[in-house]
Amino acid sequence: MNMDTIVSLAKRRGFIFQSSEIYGGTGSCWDYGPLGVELKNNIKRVWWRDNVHLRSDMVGLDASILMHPTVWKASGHVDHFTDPMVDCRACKRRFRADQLDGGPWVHYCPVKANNKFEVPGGEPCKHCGSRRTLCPECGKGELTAPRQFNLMFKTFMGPVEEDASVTYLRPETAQGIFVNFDNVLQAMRLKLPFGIAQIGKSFRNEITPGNFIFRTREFEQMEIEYFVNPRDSVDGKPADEYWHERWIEDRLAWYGRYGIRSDNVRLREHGRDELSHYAKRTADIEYRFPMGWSELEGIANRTDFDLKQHAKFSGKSLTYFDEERKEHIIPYVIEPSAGADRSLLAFLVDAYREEEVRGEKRVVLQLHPELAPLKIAVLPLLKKREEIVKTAQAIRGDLARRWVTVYDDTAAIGRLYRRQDEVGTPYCVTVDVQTVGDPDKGEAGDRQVTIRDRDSMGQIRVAIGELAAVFERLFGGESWAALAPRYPSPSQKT
RNA sequence: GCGGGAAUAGCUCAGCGGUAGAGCGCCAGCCUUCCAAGCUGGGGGUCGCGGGUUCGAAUCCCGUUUCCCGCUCCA
Repeated sequence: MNMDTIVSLAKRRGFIFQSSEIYGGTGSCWDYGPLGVELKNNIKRVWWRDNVHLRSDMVGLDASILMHPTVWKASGHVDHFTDPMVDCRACKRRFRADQLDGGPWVHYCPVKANNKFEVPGGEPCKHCGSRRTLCPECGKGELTAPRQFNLMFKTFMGPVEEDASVTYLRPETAQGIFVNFDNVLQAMRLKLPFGIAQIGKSFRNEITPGNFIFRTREFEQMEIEYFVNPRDSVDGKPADEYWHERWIEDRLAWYGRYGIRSDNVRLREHGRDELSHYAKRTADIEYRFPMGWSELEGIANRTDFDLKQHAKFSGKSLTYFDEERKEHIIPYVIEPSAGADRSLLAFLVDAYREEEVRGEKRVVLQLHPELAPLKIAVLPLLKKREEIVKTAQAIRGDLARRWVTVYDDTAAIGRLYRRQDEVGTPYCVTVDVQTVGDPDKGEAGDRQVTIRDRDSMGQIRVAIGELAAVFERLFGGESWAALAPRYPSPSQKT
């Protein structure tokens, strides 16, 4: 299983195209094709449903991408969201300038001949007293001057490029939530703990984008800011720590619910040294991508950092009145921040299977039915029989009001099934001669059709009038294995 | 940004100085009563782009862009 297989399938079947491909492509940008946009919308929809609609303590928000520039001063992005890089001229290794002095370094001591050794981080050499000036890895090369660049896209508000109108494309959706904290609190009369969810585009000038849609400069986030009263305690724990645990469990379970195999996800706790400036604790949900374990979602305890910062910079009070204690407090916030594009990639990779069926390779995307871009394909067994085609198209029109349903008659039935398998369509409906009857033989149709299951390739016979009810059950969560035995299987000729 | 690899049809790739190819896919027709069947026909590429060498360049040289793998990253 490698990424190229997925990239190729994604392009060939209309999931993901490279941006501006006819101009040679543009670095790190990707476009979602007809099936890709369905899949992505489905992911966002179930995320929203599960995290907003099904909970009584969550509300939604859609903030603008362009915000007041001071937002990014307050959030720390202008000052901290930079990676000053230096390169070793000898060994070509690259380092972050701000992390150079902390680590141990290789030293060729001029006092002790032939003595190459490692000096602990931040300390001078015991023998000659010199400090590190060369590359810490090879000890030989000079380092280039640090190149300071901010990871935010700078842009200009208004038609004239004046300094006063400089702002940024947001590097995270979170700040849109923090600056609206008080608006939402007032408008919705909320009580802690409660959360605000948002899905939207963010932009980062990544130094090295890559790995298909994994790291791109324009990407979509699905973020939650869950506000808690740090003075409360739940189950003997401070509320922020309790809710942090809860969100970690919930979010991990969410990926499993939509089909990600448990072997392919894991939790990774951040070490103290890698915590962001605002975080008290962070845990990542990682997925085993073709290129290795990588982050799918980060769940951070951001404490009261953001609300405090925005209160300070805006001069507005961003507090919550604790009725019991009769005091104003600044809530702590738990942030489950997921990548929509990364989730999509994980769902795609995880669903991809190659099977052998009758000596032939079958490629099948075993996407969860709720995520599958197409839900049902209606196929005529014979496209020469007008009655079959008419019936199939009528069924498609009927089912399409409720599920994304397509009709295809451009190949033999076997090929049509495989096409649908390759894009993960959970069910196919096939109309045959029995359905409509054979006037030449004076036979009347039985008005039944075949439903074929993607994963098992099993088939059942169902009356046309009963189709919607059967699909209601299948898409409502009833398994094929439970439902199929209650229906006859079609009489097949081989 | 540095090092390494690559760029030819929708996809996978062959061709490596002498008129652009294959398999698969796609489209049309015939055939076909349930799992990538068969037959016939068809569309589709100024060989990433720009220069150079040459009688002649997909092929050799230089530059450039994009992609992939590392360094880095954290949705």
